[in-house]
Amino acid sequence: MKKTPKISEAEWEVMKVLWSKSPATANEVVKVLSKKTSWKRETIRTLINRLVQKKAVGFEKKGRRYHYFPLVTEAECVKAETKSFLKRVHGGSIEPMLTSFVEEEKLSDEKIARLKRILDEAEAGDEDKK
Amino acid sequence: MKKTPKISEAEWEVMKVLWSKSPATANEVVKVLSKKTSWKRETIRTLINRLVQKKAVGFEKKGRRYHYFPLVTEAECVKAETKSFLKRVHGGSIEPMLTSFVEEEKLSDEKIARLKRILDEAEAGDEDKK
DNA sequence: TCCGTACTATTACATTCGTAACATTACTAA
DNA sequence: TTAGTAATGTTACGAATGTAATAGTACGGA
Repeated sequence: MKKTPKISEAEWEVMKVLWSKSPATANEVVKVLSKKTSWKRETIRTLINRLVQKKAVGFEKKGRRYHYFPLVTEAECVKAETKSFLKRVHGGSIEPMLTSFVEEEKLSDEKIARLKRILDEAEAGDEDKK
Repeated sequence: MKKTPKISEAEWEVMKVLWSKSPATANEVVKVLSKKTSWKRETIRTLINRLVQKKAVGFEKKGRRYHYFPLVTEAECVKAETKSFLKRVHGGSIEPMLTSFVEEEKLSDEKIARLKRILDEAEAGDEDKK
């Protein structure tokens, strides 16, 4: 897997928009993000440009507009970030994190059920391999 | 709970050393980190100083040396980081992260069992409150 | 008592990030 | 065709970060 470029906190917001809908024009991104943040048009445009430089986002010129789209998948980025995060904060182990998360945010029962199902499947997968 | 100062990636390494053993002199920290990283003495000292400025680390003058110790607990910082991480990467939801983690790293059965136990307890806690 | 050495303190500097202003180009409507 | 507007491009600038060099200071040994 190619390594994903390092995406900063603010840039993630832009990526999230593009992952949820792409291609999108700069304006569309601006519109979405203006709802969540107080960033100026220009700020958002800067972020988009940086992502283009980093090759995290590609574009296509459509007439005079640019249509942007992600060049890296969300899954890739999540994976990379998760890994680096866990390494940094927990020495690579997921348990303390789950613990701390569980402690902090009260999880609803359904959520817990879903998490368990995820784990069940992982277990099943292991069985398979064995 | 007081909010923890923002600790950068490199600074985390220093904090981890202090969490595992404190108080410690600058030199002790340097010694430990020299094994893991290729940072120069001075670099590490800079990091320590920044942590002191940020009030993440305190110190006590012991004669000629300074003895440093954490002013924030590991748990606090982990919590804060986990929160900001999840917000950033997953829009605040833990599920995709757990999924991606489970997919990437093959978890051992015991690990899965332990994670499930964590979830069971969370559930029990909820029951309590209800 | 004076020097070297070990510490501590001050300063540096290129990048990245967050945040944006200003400039320019090209379409649209009058 | 011309001016206004919308879109893109260029430049800015301070704070934080990673990475360190250099300068100052005090202690312990000659």
